Amino acid sequence: MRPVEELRYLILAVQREGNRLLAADLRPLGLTPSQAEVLRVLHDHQPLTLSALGRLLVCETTASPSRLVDRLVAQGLIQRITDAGDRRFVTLTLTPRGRELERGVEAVEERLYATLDRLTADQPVRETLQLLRKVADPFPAGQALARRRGNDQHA
Amino acid sequence: MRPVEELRYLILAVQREGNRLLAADLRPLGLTPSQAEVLRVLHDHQPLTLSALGRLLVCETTASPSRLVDRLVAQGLIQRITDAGDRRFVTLTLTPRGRELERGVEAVEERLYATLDRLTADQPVRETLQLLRKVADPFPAGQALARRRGNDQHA
DNA sequence: CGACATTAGATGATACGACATCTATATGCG
DNA sequence: CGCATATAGATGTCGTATCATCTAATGTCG
Repeated sequence: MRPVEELRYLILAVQREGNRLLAADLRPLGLTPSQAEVLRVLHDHQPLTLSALGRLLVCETTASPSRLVDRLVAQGLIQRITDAGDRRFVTLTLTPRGRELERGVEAVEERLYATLDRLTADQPVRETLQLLRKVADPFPAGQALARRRGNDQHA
Repeated sequence: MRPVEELRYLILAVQREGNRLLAADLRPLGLTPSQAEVLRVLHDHQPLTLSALGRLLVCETTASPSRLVDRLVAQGLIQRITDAGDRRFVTLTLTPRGRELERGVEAVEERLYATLDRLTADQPVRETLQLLRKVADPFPAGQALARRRGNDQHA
């Protein structure tokens, strides 16, 4: 198996298993990993329109994450208001309960990162980040991440 | 953003964009990336039972990939025969058309790997593989990959 | 032999993720 | 104003992924 082939499958494997761990820890909160990402991004960048949110999400490359937001609105975690000036736009903000759950998400992620720290101890993390940035940068999902790297409140 | 957090999102980003590229190239063949993985694994390891196939797939951690195989059977690419000795088992093999499409998959993957080679030129691939193996190894998807690393026909 | 656990696989349900298409609103330009 | 165009978002469809549950075949041990 040649190196880039193994790289491809390792990335798939790590993504899948990480997602499974995260999903299991989020289940008590009634959230999925994608929903949790929305809450985190809104917490750091609200208010956002739907497409502005989309440009900051890694989990969803498509134009606008309507249905992902739908479920969070249905759960009372996000407020969606049609913009008065331009009725095509929608403004998204966290509700009090949304802010509350967002703190729960931070705690869950903390546990995931502790696990990841343990698994990558004594491993070349810096070099790996450098390679993955190079691969991701030309693509929308990489750009979304770059935007979040750029101006996240809590460094 | 702390290193392991960026690592998590970079892995997600690279997986998603890689999958999109692959899906686009596979569309003319009428295959999805997961279906393509099944054809490749069967080509290298057939005949396999459903659960033995599942143990070699990275794309599907769950017990048995029944429905993934269903669609390939429906397309006439896989033959599924109930084992005569133990009627609980099914034996999977590629049909002639399945073998044909598998060669198409190899060609498509070749292009993806060329792109990946280009994007990772002058990057620390060896170190990255080492880190990702360390992270993936304890989990089912990592084990599946390890099994394929172990005894793939064409190294 | 016969209840019972074990195993392989199938199936139901939910939420993505991607693409294509549709609707509603706003803009530009005659 | 009046119509073409552009833009934001919603919606239909398909194929995963994951979990939970179900069925059928086999093994086991009294």
